[in-house]
Amino acid sequence: MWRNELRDRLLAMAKRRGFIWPAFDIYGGLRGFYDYGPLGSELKRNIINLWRKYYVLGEGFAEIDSPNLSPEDVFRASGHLDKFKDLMTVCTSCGAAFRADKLVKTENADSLSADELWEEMKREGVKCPECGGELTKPEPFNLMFGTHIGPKGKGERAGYLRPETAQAMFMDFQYLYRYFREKLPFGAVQIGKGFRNEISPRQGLIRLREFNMAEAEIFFDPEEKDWPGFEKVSDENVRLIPNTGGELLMSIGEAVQKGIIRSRALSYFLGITKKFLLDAGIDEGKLRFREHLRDEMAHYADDCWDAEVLLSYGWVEVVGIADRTDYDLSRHMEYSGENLKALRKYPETREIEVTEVIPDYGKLGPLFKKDAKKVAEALISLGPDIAGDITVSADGKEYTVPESAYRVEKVKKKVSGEEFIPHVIEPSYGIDRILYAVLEHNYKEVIDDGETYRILSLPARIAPIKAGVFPLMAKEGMDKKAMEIYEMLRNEGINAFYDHSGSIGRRYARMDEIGTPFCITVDYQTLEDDTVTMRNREDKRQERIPVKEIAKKIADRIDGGIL
RNA sequence: GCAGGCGUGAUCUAGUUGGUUAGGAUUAGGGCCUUCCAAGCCCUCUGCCCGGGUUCAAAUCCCGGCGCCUGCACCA
Repeated sequence: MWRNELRDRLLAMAKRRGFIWPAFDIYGGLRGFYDYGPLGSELKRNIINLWRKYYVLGEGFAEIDSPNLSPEDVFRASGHLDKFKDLMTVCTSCGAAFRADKLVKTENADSLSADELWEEMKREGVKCPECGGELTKPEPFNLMFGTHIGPKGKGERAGYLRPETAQAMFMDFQYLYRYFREKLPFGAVQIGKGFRNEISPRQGLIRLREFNMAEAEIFFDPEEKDWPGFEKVSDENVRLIPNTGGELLMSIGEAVQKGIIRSRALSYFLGITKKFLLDAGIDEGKLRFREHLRDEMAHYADDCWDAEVLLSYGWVEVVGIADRTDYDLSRHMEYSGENLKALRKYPETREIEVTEVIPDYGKLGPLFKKDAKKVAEALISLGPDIAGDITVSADGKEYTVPESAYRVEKVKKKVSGEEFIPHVIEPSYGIDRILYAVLEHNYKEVIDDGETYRILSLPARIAPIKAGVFPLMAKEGMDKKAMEIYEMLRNEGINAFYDHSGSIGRRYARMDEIGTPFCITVDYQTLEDDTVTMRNREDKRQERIPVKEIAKKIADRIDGGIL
């Protein structure tokens, strides 16, 4: 386990070198908000691009980009307005705060309103568990940041900063469904900011009030149990902690076969997640997948596995892979009145016979006037097993429909498929947490000659700077030559860094500290034969290569993932 | 939100029975030197978290705020 001093030194380095800075620092800072400095921004971008490589290029999912701020309706439908909050009660004598629903004995206490809960607390005589003092009436604390959209007054609407990027992908379902030419499964992704008004953010990048997330929503037919591409990951070994207890090490395929992971679709994204995290530089020995306990699940989830990484803070969730079933689409259908269903097409259009009740509106109209429509609907809802004069009730009133006002008939219909609400699997990645974990898992200190030497062993593909370019000494044209190479690399799209100050060893050390995988040095021989040395961060070995080949060599190693 | 600990340049730190221009090291920038892994020499920049109070005088004592760490709670 990490000592905190080591973490402190990593964070000091991250601040000093421009990875992470406290936001609003000159005004004293604010908990839960950080700036990414130049290296941090680049690192974040590289991690996100790696994620895109998996989800957009790899899976063929479609990326969308939607507003951070949403009108209230969205969260009424999503459930965040009601559920993404806690009723807090505070002790009047010792000041301790509690979730009020955890203090009462009633079943389903979390579904009670503040008033109901307050009544229940009084009835049970609940006192402060800490000191026995009196508790205040529970007050809701919603974790969403609220604001007003539009000018105060008539045009004003309540709005909230989104606590997750997911909702837009549900709201855009119809567009996406058409974009994918009405074929399931398909996936949509969004990379962006989420906002949560955490009561007490701690632990640096681990709990932020404004954070970066990358989410995918994969829509699929719940009857399609199989998952395309499942074989790609079925041999991946993973450490699993199912909610039935215990810890298991087995392949994805085996876990599905034994029913430990309930769906192939869900398990597929466990496998993809593992591959992505390892590519990003997460240590496999510090990675596990843990299934949520039933009472731990978010309000929208049916099953959920978290990817957790071991950090100096303990095991921390970095990815949540949830089966949201049809919760979101159903809710948005209910609240918006729109049809968010997909069609399960039959191989060919079928002609089926159905027995239907067919009201005779020509008779019903004169009989029931304004109520005719309601009566007809009530009649149809009785189903085809009716005969004779029928009494139906609508809106509390009874109507007698004579036999002559309807008929029951077999009719032929063409049916091309059946409608259903797709289910959704959601892998949700916390980019900031992943970025921090990558730093911790790759930060090393070596004591060399009594001096602490720091190396950040970032995978080459996510390292913010790919190559340092130095003249051995800044004279006799070596500096000029190095500068030329530096510019050449940048023109090739390789983020490089030129440095001629101090000794060559110091410059290597500076690059090692920020995770630069390669260093190019121009020496006297370069002036003769146009070759340079290329040094590898991990083993400090050098090879001599022609200037012409530098860019290609570096590019190859980044894409090939040598490091 | 509560409790405890902490807060001196970018980093580490000296300095608190209140008492001159807050000292050092590292880093960073400039220069000299230097033929590949934090060498050396010279010069230079950056600081008492913020606000209020006590006092002739506050980095030092008191109060509040902010931030960091730990625990509880919360969140995922």
